[in-house]
Amino acid sequence: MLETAILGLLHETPLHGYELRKRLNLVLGSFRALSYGSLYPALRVLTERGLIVGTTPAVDDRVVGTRRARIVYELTAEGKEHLQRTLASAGPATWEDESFDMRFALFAQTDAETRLRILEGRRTRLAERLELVRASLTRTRERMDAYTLELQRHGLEQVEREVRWLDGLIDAERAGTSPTTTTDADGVRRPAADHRAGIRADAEGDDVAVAHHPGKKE
Amino acid sequence: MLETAILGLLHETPLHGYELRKRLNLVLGSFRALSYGSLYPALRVLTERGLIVGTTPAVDDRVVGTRRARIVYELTAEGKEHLQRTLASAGPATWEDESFDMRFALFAQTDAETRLRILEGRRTRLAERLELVRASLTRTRERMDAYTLELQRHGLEQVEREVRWLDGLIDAERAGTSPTTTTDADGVRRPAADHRAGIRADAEGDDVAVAHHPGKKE
DNA sequence: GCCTACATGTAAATAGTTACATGATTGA
DNA sequence: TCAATCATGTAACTATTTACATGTAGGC
Repeated sequence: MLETAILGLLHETPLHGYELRKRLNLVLGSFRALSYGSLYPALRVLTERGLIVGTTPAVDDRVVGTRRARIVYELTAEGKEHLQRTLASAGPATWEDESFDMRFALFAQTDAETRLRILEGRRTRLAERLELVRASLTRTRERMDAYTLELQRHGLEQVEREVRWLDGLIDAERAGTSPTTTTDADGVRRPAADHRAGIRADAEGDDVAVAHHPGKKE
Repeated sequence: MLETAILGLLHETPLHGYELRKRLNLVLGSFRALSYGSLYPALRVLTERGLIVGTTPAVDDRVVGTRRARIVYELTAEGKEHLQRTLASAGPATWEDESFDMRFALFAQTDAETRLRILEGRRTRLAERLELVRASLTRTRERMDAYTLELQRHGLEQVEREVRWLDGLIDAERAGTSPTTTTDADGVRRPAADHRAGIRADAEGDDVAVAHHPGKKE
């Protein structure tokens, strides 16, 4: 998972560990901090497997006022191949919480068919979750205290919102439009996919249907 | 973390492992599955530490058609004491992603002051996150592809929503009203705290202010 | 002179999962 | 009789964090 993330970032541009970590924390991992204790060993393993190579810039290339010698990593031919194979896969593991965000962040390097399969798989997964929570909420409502109930309700709401977000993205994918951003006069960027999601979210009685987008079984 | 969750659930009512797992998966852990491989060892450790005791119901007590002998766990005096000490704490660890939901689910057993401190700490934590992402979004906007951008935007939106949710809860706590649910005619339960959050969310230009609720530094 | 940010790494500890092993009871 | 659910547990593995160790460079 972390390895794919590293390969995906390095595919865009070669980077050194420190910078890689910062980008990883922002783009992937949903904001949470990744420690050097996991990053550097991962870089070593990937190097040993021949998927990346690290090069220290020659001393002559270092400008005055340069920092400590950095090891810039980039993909090897095998690395690129391996990444492409990984990005073409779309099994259950791809649409779980832990990996979905990362796979989505690499959608620009993923083919359209795989993108759609992952989005639909994710949607089905979340819909299953909704059913479970809703069922338990009606069954055990009276046994739960107000706080637990409120936590459940809020969780349910967040998942429903994500399902509608996915619906917008799936529609956009089917229509062949990537979530291109259109910049407003005030500088606020509003992705095209969000407009749909917003409209859907506002519509009264537009309940999140569990079986709307079936999603393939693996 | 898991240990506190177990103690918290057992404080409400004695349970056996299998049932404990189901409740843990629903109430805490935000829907994700906890395996027996972590639950049973945890129960053993807690027993060894004298915080819980497991009792197998006597054979005479088993009704006809009973299942396999279950080991029902309950808190010892030390266990109750330990839980109370844990629930009275409100350090940074309590408002991180991994533990906040669990601590919130146990709010009914937590004193009002600690509840407020945790909610405010959580709010400050999320506000920090918003600042970071917003800053990076304005700095590196042009370098990111449409999908990464859309992921960031959606993440930002979800966090903003959670901040408003917290605002509603904090207001309710200050007013002394627990998030009591009021049942509508259509059977839809709408917590009191949600009304506020909903109103706030709808208000135009009501931006999520970073420093609105200061939150104490530990 | 000291603090912060940059930069790379290791060892130990933590927290959990997966896969396995066992067995009882219920309902189709 | 066979699958599903209930019920408890272990061993091996995986992923990740925390704490440590080292050193550079810029700004106050």
